[in-house]
Amino acid sequence: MAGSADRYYVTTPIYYVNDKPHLGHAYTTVAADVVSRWHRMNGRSVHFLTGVDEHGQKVLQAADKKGISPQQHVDEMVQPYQRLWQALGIRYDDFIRTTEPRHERVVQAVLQKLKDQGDLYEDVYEGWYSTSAERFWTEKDLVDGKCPDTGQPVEWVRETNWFFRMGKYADQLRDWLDRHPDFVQPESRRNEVLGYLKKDVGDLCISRPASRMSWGIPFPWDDQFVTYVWFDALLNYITALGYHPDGPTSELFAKYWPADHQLVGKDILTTHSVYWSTMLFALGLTPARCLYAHGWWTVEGQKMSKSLGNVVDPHLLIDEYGVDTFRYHLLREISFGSDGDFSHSALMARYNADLANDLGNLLHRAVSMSHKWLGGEVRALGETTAADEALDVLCTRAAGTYTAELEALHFDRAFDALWELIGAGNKYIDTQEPWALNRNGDHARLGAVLRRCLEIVRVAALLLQPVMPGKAQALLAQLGLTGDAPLPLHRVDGLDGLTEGAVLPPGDPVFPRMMELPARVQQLLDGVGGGKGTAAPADKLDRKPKPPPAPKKEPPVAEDSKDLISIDDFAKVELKTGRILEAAPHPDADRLLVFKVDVGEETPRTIVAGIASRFEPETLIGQTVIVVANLKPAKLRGVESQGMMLAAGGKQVKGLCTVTEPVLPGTPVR
RNA sequence: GGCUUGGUAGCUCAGUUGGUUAGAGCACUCGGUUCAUACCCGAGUUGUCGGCAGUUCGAGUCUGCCCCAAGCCA
Repeated sequence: MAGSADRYYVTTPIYYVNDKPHLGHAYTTVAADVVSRWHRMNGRSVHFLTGVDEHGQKVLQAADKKGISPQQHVDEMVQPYQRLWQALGIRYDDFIRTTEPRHERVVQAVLQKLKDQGDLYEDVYEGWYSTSAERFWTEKDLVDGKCPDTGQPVEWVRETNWFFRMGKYADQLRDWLDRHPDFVQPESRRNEVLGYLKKDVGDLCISRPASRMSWGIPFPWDDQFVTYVWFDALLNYITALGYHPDGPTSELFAKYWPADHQLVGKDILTTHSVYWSTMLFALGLTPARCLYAHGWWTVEGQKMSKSLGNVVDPHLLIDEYGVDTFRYHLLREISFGSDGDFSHSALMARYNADLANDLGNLLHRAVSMSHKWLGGEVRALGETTAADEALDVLCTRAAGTYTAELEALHFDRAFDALWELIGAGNKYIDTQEPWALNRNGDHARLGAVLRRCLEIVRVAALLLQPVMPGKAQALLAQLGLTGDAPLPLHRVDGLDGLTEGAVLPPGDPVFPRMMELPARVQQLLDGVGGGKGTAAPADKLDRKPKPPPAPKKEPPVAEDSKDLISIDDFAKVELKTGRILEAAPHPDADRLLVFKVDVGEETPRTIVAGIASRFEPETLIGQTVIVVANLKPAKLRGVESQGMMLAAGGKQVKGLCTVTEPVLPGTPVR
């Protein structure tokens, strides 16, 4: 662990309260929970902060839509987060909401301080403002002088705002990164930040006129302005500790800042590495010891998106697999920092292999033999053989590696190390042949062998407590070790922690083998992809159980009517055939081609299509294609596209949609 | 378009400062064991290490170019 040995401060981002919590939120928060439980268990003072970001445009809009105040709205929206953290067993020390007075007050004090020391200045911004989209556009963005998003008129607005002299601190940040190679992790993300800093770092606009966006923290010296959400939100990491720029240093702040780990998704790396760090410099503070950017999850091979309807509800996973299995899988499946894929069949395969077959079964077979031959009692270790000694050595090494990797947030490697020990335990049974010892009546050695197997499970359970608190406790209970609080880790690396003569309570397997996916999950998978096989095959990793379970597939649940469209909806789309007259590469984009297409109108249309990766432009001239004729024109890299061409494939274009018989350009398609 | 990171067994990935027959887990095949949750243990199969060229006694590992994917920036 970086930093002092007896304290540990970890933060998650504060999640935007307007979004529903999903797999990604759960991931970051579980990681923070595991590492903070770990340090707490090792006797360190730990502070684990999470929370929600409650200001900003979208919150205001959503509240208006519901006809309630923004505060009422966020009071409702925060609940799903708190419920999920409850369900996931998240033991945070503090949960901050940016509408709390303890936060708002300090944000205002910070603004005042920065202004007083000359780090804020007023400047005028002029540009095309779209009231409908509530944002500025540049001249280039506009389509026919109107808002490219909404098609509504825009107005020339001249607006005063406050700016933070971020650029002033850029050199200090470059220097910091230089001297702290581990500040941003993984390394590839650090390179990204370095790349960003190679260019000029501009100043940051940190205000919004209250007239146009009122849901924010008012500027202390001018309530015509509210604070830009990012500036407000980032400060939570210190306001929650009781930081105040003028007041006496709070105990928590003195103790815990700088944070040891600030976990962020890779999408908000720049805001944290650049905005946040320079803000801290301006306040005379130092950044966290480590800013760790983790990756994104796809789901069954597809990007998680609301429109695909494949956003995974963590509650489903908790309900169907159990919270501990879910927590374990999140951290086991991909290395922290990389992107990865969430798939139910992978979860099941992982569960069966690691938890049921290796760990759970190791305990169960040792306990069974103990009951069968030794009266269910823990026996003496006896004299140490060479095989025993090798096991001791391995145990020490595994615990050491596990510790180091987990503290570095390399969860997958930590598990690798531990499972080496578990594997060795299973092999130990094989080579020591306890059944033979029993036959030969060598009960002393039999007891010693089984004892060591139980000890291995004890070590594994102790080490896994932060990851799977409930299951770890269940494992320990089967070893006759009980207690509500996590057991301390001292002497974890020794295979001699059990008490001779202790009784092993009888019990069922802690990780029963999963024979098939839960019915609810199977239904979900059958539904997604609409039977077209677009979802990643669910059987990708299925290790077919030898006696195949009767495959009783439930009929698909009734489709949610929202997902179906009426014939009238379809009729809104005007499809026509078009003949490609010209085709050329886009002047300013590798992936785009620019076409002139005759769709039976007086002049051919310009259509931009993202198919350059699949087709040479010349080869398409003369082709008859299907054109969406009533699509709102859009500028793609500066070229206006008056419609779109249909093509097969997703992100990767596979083929162009055409017709089998010659037809005239402009023929309707339906 | 600029920059960054990847492209290694069917799948997911590891491969330290270039050095002997390229690894792990899962999957697959065969064998063993029988305490156990049809599990465990062992053995084995599969790789032009993205492509081409170069440096070197020797390159997955270094250099150049190219192809592909992802990301950051504009």
